[in-house]
Amino acid sequence: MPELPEVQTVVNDLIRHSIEGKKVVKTVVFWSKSIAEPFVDEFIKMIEGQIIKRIERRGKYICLKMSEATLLIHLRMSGRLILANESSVLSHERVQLILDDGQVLKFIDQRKFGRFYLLRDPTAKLERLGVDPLTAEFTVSCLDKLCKRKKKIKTLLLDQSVISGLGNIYVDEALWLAHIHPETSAALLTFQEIDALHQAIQKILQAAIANQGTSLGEHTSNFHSLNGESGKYISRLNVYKRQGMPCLRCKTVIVKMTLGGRGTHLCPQCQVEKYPQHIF
DNA sequence: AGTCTTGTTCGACT
DNA sequence: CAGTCGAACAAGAC
Repeated sequence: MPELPEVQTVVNDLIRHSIEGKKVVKTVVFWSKSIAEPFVDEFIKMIEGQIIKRIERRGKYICLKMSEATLLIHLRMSGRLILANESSVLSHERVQLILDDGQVLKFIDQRKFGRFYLLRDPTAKLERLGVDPLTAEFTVSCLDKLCKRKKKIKTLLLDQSVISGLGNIYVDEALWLAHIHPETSAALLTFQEIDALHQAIQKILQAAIANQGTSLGEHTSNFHSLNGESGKYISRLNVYKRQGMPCLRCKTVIVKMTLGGRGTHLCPQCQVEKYPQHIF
């Protein structure tokens, strides 16, 4: 499922294929729920004729700034973008934007959870996102301030209104690297642990982007970049989907548990939970 | 054939 | 308000 590194990979690919400056000449919507805002007929009317001015990432959103509106795309679980030369319809294809140079930007989404938002002013939507962990704003003291609450650290890191871009894979990886148990209350972390976590988050995200993200399988519903390539970070995963296998630091068997309804992987030896003192 | 899994958002409950 | 829990979304694996 696309998280920050996968979304950044798609954005980098879109820029590399220079779709900036291209005009949307026609739009076809095959699954109307893929268009979250506005209503489909209004969406089609509004987007046709618009020129793609700039492409960037905001949290897990792909953000296409157009002449008179901004198109936000959230890939959710199985969404993919493909740039093709013709408009014949692929399986699970939900939306296609035909550009003035003949290229077709296709939205493929087996699970149908991905969403397009075409907004005259995206500010309100983007303001709801927390700090981006790859910006200069995300300092150790910034993370320290965000941790001043009782929520479990994993739940906090997954909350997009607190930090935007992390998902299940990279949170498990960062907590393992920082030797922190996912159920630790954020407020109980020492400054040293927060510093380690801050470094772990940045290191892992940068390494994942350098490897074009993580693809958990070769099926089309797994992440692929624009040209269909799989992400190569899977070989670098230390805990995610490694339950039953030895910890790469201490050989203890990695376990999988459920936390906040999410599959959570950890090393029970390296990541020890801290309890409030009153329990003892 | 029903149950579980998967990630995110949102509403409900404590 | 803060935190947790479950539903809903959709399809595939088992």
